[in-house]
Amino acid sequence: METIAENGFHGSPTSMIADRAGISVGTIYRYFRSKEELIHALYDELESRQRTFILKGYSEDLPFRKRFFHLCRNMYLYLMENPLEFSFVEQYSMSPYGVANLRQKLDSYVEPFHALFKQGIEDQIIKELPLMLLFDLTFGPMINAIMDHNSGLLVLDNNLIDQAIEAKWDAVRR
Amino acid sequence: METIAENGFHGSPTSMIADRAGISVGTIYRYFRSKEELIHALYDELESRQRTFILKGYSEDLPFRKRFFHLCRNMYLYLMENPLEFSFVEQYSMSPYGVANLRQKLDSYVEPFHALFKQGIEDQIIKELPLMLLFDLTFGPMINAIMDHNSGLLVLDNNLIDQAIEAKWDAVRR
DNA sequence: AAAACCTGAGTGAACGTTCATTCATAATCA
DNA sequence: TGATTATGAATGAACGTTCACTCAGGTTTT
Repeated sequence: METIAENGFHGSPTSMIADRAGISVGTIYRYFRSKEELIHALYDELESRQRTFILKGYSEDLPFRKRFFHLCRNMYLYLMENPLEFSFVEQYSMSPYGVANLRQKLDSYVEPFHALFKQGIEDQIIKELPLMLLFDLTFGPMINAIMDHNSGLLVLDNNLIDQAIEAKWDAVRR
Repeated sequence: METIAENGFHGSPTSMIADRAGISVGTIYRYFRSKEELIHALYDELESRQRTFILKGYSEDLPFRKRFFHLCRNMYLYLMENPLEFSFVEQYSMSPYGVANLRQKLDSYVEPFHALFKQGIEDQIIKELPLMLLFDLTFGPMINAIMDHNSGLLVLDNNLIDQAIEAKWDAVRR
């Protein structure tokens, strides 16, 4: 993950990955059929970790707005504390590797948001828009903001994160 | 552009690029010092085209909200009508190529938005947030929505585009 | 208990392929 | 005819993958 996050898929020869992991190239091929399979496996692993973290302390019983804030905040925290994971996952989902896996996205870490928005529309709290668009309104700014943060174009502190979530809330709420 | 948009940087050997362009490999090196230089030059060219298109029919004299909608709508139209350009530019800005060029972004096609937001904050129409965050709130959803559209996960018609812009407007306005 | 044997993870040099780049040659232009 | 431009086979570096080999640990045999 570190190698790929820093150098990209094609700046990360298996030899470099093996070096960084303190093993030899051959060993990779004892555990993975190919470099591609290694990358997919890594992604699945990271996505699962991410999902677990985001749901920490989350309950469907909380008031609606609180739930939205909770999920968003956890997501910000996780992605900001794990910039290498963020970088890897971003690269993955933009690459040919990830595009094939695209639909998985829906059934994975976005899923809690899925349920939330669906109920929100029924309760007339959330704008009546396609779920996909609601995701885009939520995750789009988040991803961009964290990228800006990681490249030093923006300093995200807790206060600013809350303001960002507030703005996203204004975007999706009725 | 077509080759790279469809196959990615590393799925696009110079031989393939030359074939598609109807020239021979060697000719590339008469006009560009390296493949990398070719890619940078292509990006600069596309960004310039994009900027020109977005400013079509735009005037600083229009009412504030109209200006925001105008820029956003033009951007949606342009990116949706030129999916290959979109794909190329997205790949570029996520890659090591683009990350070096990052700061250029600020001085280029985002610039009209820059002026708009700055004035909007002064006039107390727009939330008092860092400009970068306002960009993220605007472009983040746009980019994601168009990606979803291009991969068939969302159908963006004129009506939905307007609703999306409306939502973004809710996010940035006071 | 000692000796012989087996197992399979780990290794890294070697292989075949792919790619960006070069350059001697050919074609075209002015 | 001389200058400019185009060509694509040749080159060498880099890469993913393979595989013959090693050896620590466990199992069986004596």
